[in-house]
Amino acid sequence: MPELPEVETSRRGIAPHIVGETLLYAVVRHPQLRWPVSEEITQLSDEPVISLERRAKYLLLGLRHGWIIIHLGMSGRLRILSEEKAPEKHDHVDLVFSNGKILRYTDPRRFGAWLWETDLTQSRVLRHLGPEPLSDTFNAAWLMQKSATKKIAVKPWIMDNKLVVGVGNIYASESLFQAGIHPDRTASGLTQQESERLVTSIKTVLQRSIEQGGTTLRDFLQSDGKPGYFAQQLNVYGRAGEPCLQCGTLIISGRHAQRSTFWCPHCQH
DNA sequence: ATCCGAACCTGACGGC
DNA sequence: TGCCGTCAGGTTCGGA
Repeated sequence: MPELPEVETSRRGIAPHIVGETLLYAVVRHPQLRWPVSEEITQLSDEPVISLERRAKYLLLGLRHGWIIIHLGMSGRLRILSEEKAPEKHDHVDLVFSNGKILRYTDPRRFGAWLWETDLTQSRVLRHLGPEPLSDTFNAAWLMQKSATKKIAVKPWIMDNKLVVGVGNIYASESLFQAGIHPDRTASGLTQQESERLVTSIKTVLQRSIEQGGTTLRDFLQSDGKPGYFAQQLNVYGRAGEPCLQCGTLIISGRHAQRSTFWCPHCQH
């Protein structure tokens, strides 16, 4: 479900309800997610919530002595309940707060994760991540340097977390369209100018999607239950057989690394 | 080192 | 109605 804009949208929606409140306790109904839910989380009680941050597609809930690291996987979702409500089949984790609010985690496919970490720099899942896409350290020079030896197609390459984090399957296709770059292009073959266009496109596509509350394709909802509105601005993703909004040529779909890719054969070279 | 495919899991949908 | 194959917004792991 979630790429970076959807995770950031969730963070912004949830933070005002829980930061500064006290976490009373956690309820873990189904600990078998991607990895077992960390035992420490089950044992937390009366913990002030200091912060709710984001790194890549991970949410980081800051407590006094450590962090709850949350990943939504493919189908995870977080929402705030104002009062107790009977859990349904895929409601695996609740955090209950002093103001009566409940943060409820729902994840049918259970590819998500709830991990405890006292030192984020030691985290197995965070340690090897590349730069944030919206930071200055992700720039054309970095892209060219990292791509120099890479024969991989550019589409799966920009989804590699060691190059840049947060670019998932939707925004990879959208960014390449905006940059006018064909998804099959070899990473090492990008010119300086193309690298600059690609970096700029990734940043603007993600930034615009955050401003729209993310992309709702089937089930993504913001923490208040509203959908994200960026789907209306998708140029290629999910539009195979439909006309390109720029030139009218029919949009093509294919696959890279077992993920579907969409592009315009006329606008992208 | 690099790259690709399989794996984790459930649900929705289309075809027969 | 039911069964089967395919697809789905992510990430890690193992083998070539």
